[in-house]
Amino acid sequence: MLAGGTFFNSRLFDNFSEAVHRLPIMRVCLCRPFLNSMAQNESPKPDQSASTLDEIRAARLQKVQQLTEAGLTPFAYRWDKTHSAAELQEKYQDLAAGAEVEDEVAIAGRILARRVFGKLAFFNIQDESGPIQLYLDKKVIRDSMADNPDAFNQVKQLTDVGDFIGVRGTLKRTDKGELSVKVQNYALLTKSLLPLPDKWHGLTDVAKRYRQRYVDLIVNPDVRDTFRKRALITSGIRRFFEDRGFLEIETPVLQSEAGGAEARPFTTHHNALDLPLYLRIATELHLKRMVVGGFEKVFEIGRIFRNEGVSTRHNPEFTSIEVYEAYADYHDFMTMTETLIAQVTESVLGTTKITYQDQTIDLTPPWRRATMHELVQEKTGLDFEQLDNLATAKEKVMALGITDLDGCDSIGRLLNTVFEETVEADLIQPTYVIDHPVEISPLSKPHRSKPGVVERFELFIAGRETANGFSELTDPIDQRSRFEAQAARKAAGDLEATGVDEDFLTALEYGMPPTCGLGIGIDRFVMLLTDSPSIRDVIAFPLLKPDRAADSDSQPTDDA
RNA sequence: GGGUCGCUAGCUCAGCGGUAGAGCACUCGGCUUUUAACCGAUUGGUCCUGGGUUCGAAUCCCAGGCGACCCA
Repeated sequence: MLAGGTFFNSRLFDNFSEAVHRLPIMRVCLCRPFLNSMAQNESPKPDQSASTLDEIRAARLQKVQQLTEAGLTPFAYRWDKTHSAAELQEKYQDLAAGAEVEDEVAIAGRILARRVFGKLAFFNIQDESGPIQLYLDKKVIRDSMADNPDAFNQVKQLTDVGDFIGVRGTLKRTDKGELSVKVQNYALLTKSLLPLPDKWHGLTDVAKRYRQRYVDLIVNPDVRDTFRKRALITSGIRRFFEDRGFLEIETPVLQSEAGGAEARPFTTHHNALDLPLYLRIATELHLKRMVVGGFEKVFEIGRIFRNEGVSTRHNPEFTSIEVYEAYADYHDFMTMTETLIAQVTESVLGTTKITYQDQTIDLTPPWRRATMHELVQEKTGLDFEQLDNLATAKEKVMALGITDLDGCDSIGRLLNTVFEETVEADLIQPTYVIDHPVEISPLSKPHRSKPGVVERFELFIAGRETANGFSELTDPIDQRSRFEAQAARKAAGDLEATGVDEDFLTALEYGMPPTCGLGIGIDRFVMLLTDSPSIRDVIAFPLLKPDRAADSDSQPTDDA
């Protein structure tokens, strides 16, 4: 139910092909013939230096071949682990520096750093849980791997930073205090062919970080933490609703009429049916059909698509949750929403007082609830309840210095514009803005006592719309006239307006119980809890323009 | 859509009209307590792309690509 504002008019992507096309910087061909030819024909001699990317790859392919010739498997099949790195760090946190224990453990991970001496080596490896050091002593390995007398030299010479290695051994905290697995035997599990970024500076180029997120994840622990938190947030939200008896419904992404919000949709096409289709811009109308059908508590967490601008707060595909409950109204849902957000925040961060971009925000309920009228009057002194003439109202608004009023063909839209221009950005602490003009709320029920407004709330945190809910319009006749007003705007060229959804009107004519709905932008909520300045920081693979225009062969095609 | 800034070795960056540089990584040699290991020796470049100005362009100018930030 993100039926509220659409903020961007610029449209960088005018067709589906451009929008979905993305390609990785490096496409590494690992097909066997190529691999062999690289190893045999282009590999450097042992004493030859290697420095360009191609040379480094060739050197590593040479090592792949050497491993194979030594009877080892450069791309192994499995490894039995007894612990994660973090489990060992926890279990042996009291082991004193210089002390050893005979407990045998097995771990595996990616090599992040190597410090190699003549007969001793220290590796830092990292698994999903974090880092741990390996202590590789030539004597110990020689004794434990008697069937391969060359094992220590091989781990010195044939492994690189980036490789996956599995080891078995005992625990030792070195004299310098670093918990280490004292390796008895090991196996190289996967040979890495490409060098990792600078071990100290890491990967900072944002375009590369987004395009090659896998590298970003390897070298930037904060990024792993962000996506771990994202998963905790979505599962926490899901648990909240499941615990309250809500059913998760999956509604169609492909639709012949994209409704439920004001947004420009992506278009696509079904070949066999020769059918033009839209990608959904909201899940609202189908979930409400489920309520008509008799489900009283439903929700959907899913991806929606809006063919609009890209910015630090907008990605063309993003994740929303929409929730509908029969017999509830928007007062109930404001209470539920603040409970939900406080509970999820507490469970993920351990507190409801958060810091976002140096702002301290207290998410402890209850939150302020104020009407749009009140907030605008508070900020500007303008009392919209006293304004009933559009021309006069426009004059007063222009006196505030807001001059771009082209789209404001009603007092309601004017109020919304003034709100967006003057109030929105300053709503840092969680605030419910309630009772919106009917003109900007085509799916909300009219206010039970105030004319011209609807029973709706928008939640603002850190100056951004974070959630949107309303008592759902259940009167099919009123709904038809709202749709027709939308259709008129669409016919007049408004690309964000939708047409009349006849089937949805039919559903309403069968009767929908009084219902409240809620929509939350998951990405923006994750931004808030992970202190991320850009939506791209919380989307694992954000949409980017391809960085090589010439790759026409990888453009999506529509062949039947 | 407009403005500002950026793009140089695998990574992080310097150079800003006169032979393309550093650190890390890589390769080779040495080293049994390192953790940005250290010591020594090498190697590595379509300076984002295409034009232009110039005796000479990574550097100045124009156009384009990709990105960041701000504005609409």
